[in-house]
Amino acid sequence: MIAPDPDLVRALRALANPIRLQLLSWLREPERHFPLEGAIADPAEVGVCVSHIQTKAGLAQSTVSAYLAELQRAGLVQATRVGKWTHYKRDERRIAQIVAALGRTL
Amino acid sequence: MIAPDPDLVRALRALANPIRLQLLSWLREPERHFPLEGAIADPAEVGVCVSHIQTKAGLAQSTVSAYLAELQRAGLVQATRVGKWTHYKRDERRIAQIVAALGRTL
DNA sequence: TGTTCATATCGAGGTACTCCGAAACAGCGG
DNA sequence: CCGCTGTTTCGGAGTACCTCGATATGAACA
Repeated sequence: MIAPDPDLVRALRALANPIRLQLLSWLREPERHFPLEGAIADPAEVGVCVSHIQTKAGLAQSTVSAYLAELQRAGLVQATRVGKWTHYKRDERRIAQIVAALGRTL
Repeated sequence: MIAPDPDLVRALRALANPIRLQLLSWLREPERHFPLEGAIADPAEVGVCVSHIQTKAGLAQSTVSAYLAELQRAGLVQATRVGKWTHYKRDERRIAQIVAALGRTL
């Protein structure tokens, strides 16, 4: 009768949106999906800054920021501030954990 | 720029609810979670009838019925009518496909 | 045919999600 | 310190989700 892992449910809620899923997918290969030229820091190191993601997603900047914050709360991405730019990158370890937990629960 | 698989998103939306996730988890081992005595048919064959699931979930009958219908629309379970009882069972093939698609997209 | 039981569907109240623009916050450069 | 730029947070309008009770359907059985 024990309820399913709340962290898993939170992650699934974050994933249950085509745009958030897309963002996570783009972040798998940042150099493939975002302009290298504009990068203020190594994408593999810190990730991609919000403006690039926003441009590619085509949604309002506030919306993209909120989506990224939700992905972060769900533990799927990590944020790093470099100067005035916030960079988001996937947390591969947590993502793998979540997929494993899904396999266990599901 | 291609959008993520809509079927995957629909499945994730269905999974992004603790109760629906729980139902799916219970259905993994029906004989472990539901009374054998009341079973009108082999759980491994057709699954578990709505009344048993409803009793265990403790929600209104209409709610459980709607949740099961949503899981079915998402392709996660199959329904079989036996007399006046509708039995639901996991669609293991589709579930495996969805997990694979998630691994590919994510 | 009428009744009864299992399930599905409908309608509704409350809550959460989606997305926006406006405003607040935070790092810079002058 | 001021303004500029990137980002976050806030307030709101529309939509979807959660959950229920009431009602409708469908299958069995007297």
